[in-house]
Amino acid sequence: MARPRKFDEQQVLDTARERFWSGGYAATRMEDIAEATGLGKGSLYGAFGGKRELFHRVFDEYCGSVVDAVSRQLRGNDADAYARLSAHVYAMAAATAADTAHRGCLLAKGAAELAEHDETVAKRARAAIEALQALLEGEIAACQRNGDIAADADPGELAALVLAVLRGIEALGKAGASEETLTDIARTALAVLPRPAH
Amino acid sequence: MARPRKFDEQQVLDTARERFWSGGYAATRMEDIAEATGLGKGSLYGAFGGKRELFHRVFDEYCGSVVDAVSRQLRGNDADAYARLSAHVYAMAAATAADTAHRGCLLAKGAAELAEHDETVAKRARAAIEALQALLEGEIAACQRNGDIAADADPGELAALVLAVLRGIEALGKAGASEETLTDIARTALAVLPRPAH
DNA sequence: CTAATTCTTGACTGGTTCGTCCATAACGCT
DNA sequence: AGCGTTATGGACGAACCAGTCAAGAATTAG
Repeated sequence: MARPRKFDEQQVLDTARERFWSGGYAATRMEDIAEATGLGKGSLYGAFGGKRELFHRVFDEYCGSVVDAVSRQLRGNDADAYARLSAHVYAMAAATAADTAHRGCLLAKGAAELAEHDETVAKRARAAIEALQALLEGEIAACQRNGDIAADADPGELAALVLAVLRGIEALGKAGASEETLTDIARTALAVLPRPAH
Repeated sequence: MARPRKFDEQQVLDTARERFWSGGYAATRMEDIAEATGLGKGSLYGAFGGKRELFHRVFDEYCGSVVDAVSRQLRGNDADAYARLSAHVYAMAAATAADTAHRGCLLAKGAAELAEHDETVAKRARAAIEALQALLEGEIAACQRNGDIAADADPGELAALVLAVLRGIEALGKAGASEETLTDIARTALAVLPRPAH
């Protein structure tokens, strides 16, 4: 009954994500996003409300997609749990090293820039971190069931440690650490996880 | 022979650091800093050149002070090396948890916002990280000499792991992790470091 | 005291940016 | 086809902000 949109909302969100990710929130102009998407500013504001709301949408979606991706990587039977965990840690090192532009992770970047003054961003970041922790905890418990990690260790504590290492890899990557260093960290972290006594 | 400055340069740098730290680079206005210091904008520009240069001075100084502080914390004889290392890791967890405003570390925040597009910031962050890594490596080597850490482990690799955990604690703190979680991470990280075989 | 030099103050400029507004376009229902 | 409704696009307004400038103030050498 009314004029339909000419643009795909998801595509606009993707483009906006790229801009916010590269430039940060404050340094990205709405007009950049308008030009990059070919939209007029009126459409942009009409569809998303404003810069802050648009960022919230982007950030929300990004956090969700990160958790989803990890969730998919860590899904499977107990027998392969350790292999999946190992692959996940190495993948983080590789992905961080491959990010030669050092833009890092939008979750970390957005939280660093805005969490202090934006409760919405802070909440969303916290939720994502908690979800990641829970996923890792489940994975470590699976490793324990399969005898790949010492059964007497607290899976929650080990998960928190692994999560810290993963976030640390990301942070060091942004500061310019070499691929070798990052891979070393991944290997060492896996190596120090307590194995069951024979 | 000329009119002397009425302000203390160091005090202005301290105030500027607070502002940049709270608000980030882009969101901090030069006029904020001028008002907070009581200076006129002309004096500010006359003394420091411009916003970017002022931030570089602040960032440089901050990185130096972080490395200095860690260096002081880790200085001492081999017998106390493990105790110092342990105290350092716990101190990071406690300090991060105490930072209820979640402003985190200016090194991480500045690098996240600017390293991608500002080579000076990127270089300085990299140098600071490398210095921290070297300090930790020396400390771990001392622990090994004293028999507190397995002698066959690579001190560089363990140092990189510890550094990743420390940066990870900082990142998780910014995302809202509880003090308990952060302390758990510190304890677990220390617990998994390889001890010498008896 | 005068001159030379550097510092201070705050008004001003030029450019930038968020967000709004409006005339117009596109669509479906009747 | 006509109408109501929603999307479009770009011009516009108002605020903001980095950096400049000029007039005056403080200090010391001579």
